[in-house]
Amino acid sequence: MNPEAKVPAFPAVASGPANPADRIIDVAYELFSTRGVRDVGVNELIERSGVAKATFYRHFPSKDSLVLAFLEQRDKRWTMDLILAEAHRRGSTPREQLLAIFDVFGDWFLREDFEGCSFAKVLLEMGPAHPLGQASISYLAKIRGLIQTAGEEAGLVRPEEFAYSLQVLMKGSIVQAVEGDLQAARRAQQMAAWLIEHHSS
Amino acid sequence: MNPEAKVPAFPAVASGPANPADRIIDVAYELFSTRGVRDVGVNELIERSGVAKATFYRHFPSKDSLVLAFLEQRDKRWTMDLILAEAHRRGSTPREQLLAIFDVFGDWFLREDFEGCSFAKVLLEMGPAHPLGQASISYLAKIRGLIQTAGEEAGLVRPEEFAYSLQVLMKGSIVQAVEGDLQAARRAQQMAAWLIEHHSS
DNA sequence: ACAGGCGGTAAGACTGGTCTGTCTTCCCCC
DNA sequence: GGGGGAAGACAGACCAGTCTTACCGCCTGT
Repeated sequence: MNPEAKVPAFPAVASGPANPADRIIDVAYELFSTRGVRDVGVNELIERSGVAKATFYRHFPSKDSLVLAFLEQRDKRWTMDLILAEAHRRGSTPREQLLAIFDVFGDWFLREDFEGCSFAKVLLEMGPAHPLGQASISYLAKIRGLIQTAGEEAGLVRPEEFAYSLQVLMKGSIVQAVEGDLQAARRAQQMAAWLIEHHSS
Repeated sequence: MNPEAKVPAFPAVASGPANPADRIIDVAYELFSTRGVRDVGVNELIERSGVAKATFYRHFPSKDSLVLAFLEQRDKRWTMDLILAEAHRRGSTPREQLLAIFDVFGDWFLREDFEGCSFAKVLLEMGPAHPLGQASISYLAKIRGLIQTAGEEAGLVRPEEFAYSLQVLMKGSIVQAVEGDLQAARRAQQMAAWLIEHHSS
């Protein structure tokens, strides 16, 4: 028999969850969000999550399906838990909360692992026709819906138009930040204030 | 000998310039700008430009060097000849010319071959550390310089800050347009008008 | 209560394809 | 005759995805 019997009974590698699928998702989240989905191969994901290849393909029938799961996680962890919850925490009125988005952005831009908006990156990488581009568009539209709701709560007129315009500022500031402009959030916030002003009354 | 002697004396394929290097650049411009640099392989470029592989590598020691040449072409054909010249043509005052940028964008967004800003795409695809990302940042900075100059000619205060902010609007509207928002240019133009207003006197 | 089977997992070989980049061969034209 | 070019074989790396083997723990049926 094998003289070096496998003792572990539990993960030798990957300190995360015991559940293999969750370990894979955690690793994918880290690698995809910092380096992009095209730059990270299945083999690296497998190695980093300490999982067998067959196990990977048991849980995710293709790499694209893992990317879909990643986008879902990104929506949950980034959109909802990071940006939305934090902006909600920082502002006491709906209007303040809308502007606080750009305060949160400002902090986010300074993070070492800041690498831009995964939805926009996947969309630009795969194109709007690809299923993954379509999924990204959906999540971006979901964000726009949240903004529209916030705009309605703030009593703004034409909230849909407002949401579209605010998203222009959000995306623009993100790309600008990737380029290295650390003041991008502040500039966008100033324009957001004018935008809110013009949608008031 | 070869019974089917090569008659051509001139390109069987690729209707463009006789010069192989120029044919390669033309094909690269078309394919890179519509599908992204990562999606187009050297083999396809060679086939489409009717050029031998050795010839390709004689003129461009690596694919990256061709991408660099493409970015230079993009700056020339897109930034200078399409956007800047056209905006200049459409507006009679510096202020109008700045706003006209978004009219040109609006037309550009409607084009069938519209696929976003190559500089931003390469930057997001390769990251700001990669040489190609660096080159993209340079060209984007060059655009910002042009905007700043236009802002100065329009007599705006704090023209540099103005240029940064206007670029947020430009990038944001482009990403939004890729996502499918055909009104992105109009929304950005409205915000640009407010921005100009606040930088006046 | 226990034996056997079965499902989930690790480890990794393997396949078929694609990619960049090199090299060879032949040809044409100067 | 020599240099640029066409055509394409080739090498080496990587990629997604399949398959094999072996191990372990749990559940089930007797």
